[in-house]
Amino acid sequence: MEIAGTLKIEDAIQQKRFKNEFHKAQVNLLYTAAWINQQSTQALKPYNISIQQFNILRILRGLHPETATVKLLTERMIDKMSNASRLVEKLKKKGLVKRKNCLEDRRRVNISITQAGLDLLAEASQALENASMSQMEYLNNKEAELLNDFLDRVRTEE
Amino acid sequence: MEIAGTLKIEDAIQQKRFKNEFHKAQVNLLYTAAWINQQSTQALKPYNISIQQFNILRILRGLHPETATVKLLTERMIDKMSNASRLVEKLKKKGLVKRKNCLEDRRRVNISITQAGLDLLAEASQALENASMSQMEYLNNKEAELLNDFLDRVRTEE
DNA sequence: CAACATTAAACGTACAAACATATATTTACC
DNA sequence: GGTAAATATATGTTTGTACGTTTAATGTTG
Repeated sequence: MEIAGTLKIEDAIQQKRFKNEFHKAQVNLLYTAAWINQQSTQALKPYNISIQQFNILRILRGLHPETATVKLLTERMIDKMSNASRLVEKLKKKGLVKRKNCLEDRRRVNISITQAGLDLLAEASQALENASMSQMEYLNNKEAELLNDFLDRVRTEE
Repeated sequence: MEIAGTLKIEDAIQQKRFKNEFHKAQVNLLYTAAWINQQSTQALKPYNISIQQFNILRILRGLHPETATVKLLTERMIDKMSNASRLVEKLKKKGLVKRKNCLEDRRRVNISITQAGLDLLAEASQALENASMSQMEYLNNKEAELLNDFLDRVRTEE
């Protein structure tokens, strides 16, 4: 029997010695990152899509009815890996996106989300929100705003 | 030529429509999580260890000179997967940990970090801090404290 | 104490990611 | 206009992760 509730990072990983709050925040983010990823993966499992596939669908929805290229998807995906091509292939097999060759530049393909993709995305988003967003409600609105600000700043490049 | 600096989450993923701050924070955390993972993986690359291997070493350092079992490692690793056994095997091949059978309970193995492991961990930690902790310094101390508190609460279980 | 359940660790397999390379097309330049 | 450089996408290969199953040892119970 385990008592549920909030685990401070030092208890979660059983390490007390952090140099300072920055160090602790770094570890905490890494830890929470893994946690969030796990939660999200689970939430998406019933829909048979990975977080990355979900992200692609969301990007495509944002553009809809305009189309995206593989390059554009890759740019927006953080995980800058060159697998967007394969992910699109998988989504296409499931009928969630469609792909057609670009006439102006025959190297490109124009990718767009299908109605089935939009439908699945709607459901999957809801599931993700239910699972993960409920966690956010341990914060109040002002705190959520601050968290957004902090995260944005932590990701500062250069 | 790209202008560096802070990217608000809505610009980073080019999506403006969030239901509310909680929804935005959820996406932001997922996004930042991936970002942090990537940064950390890169920072650890010169040392030829993955984040997970790094975590195991850190846990073992925390226990040193006591030993851990695979079960204990698994429990503390968030990624609750049953691969701790294989990770330990890899670390052992590199001479960073050692393993010996437990006499009281022969199912178990007692795992401990070696001096080489401690040395490598010291260097790798430093690299990780330089890379990733420098990011934390876009926050002031009070903000880092708040971030820690928010993250802990977001991870509230149950 | 024999039979069954439980636990600890390791392993098999299937899937996904990371990274480099290949192929096709377009652009740039002498 | 022909050759080289750059770009867009796809693919090959190696490694990592997830998840279930197996093996061995220990606990439990009638």
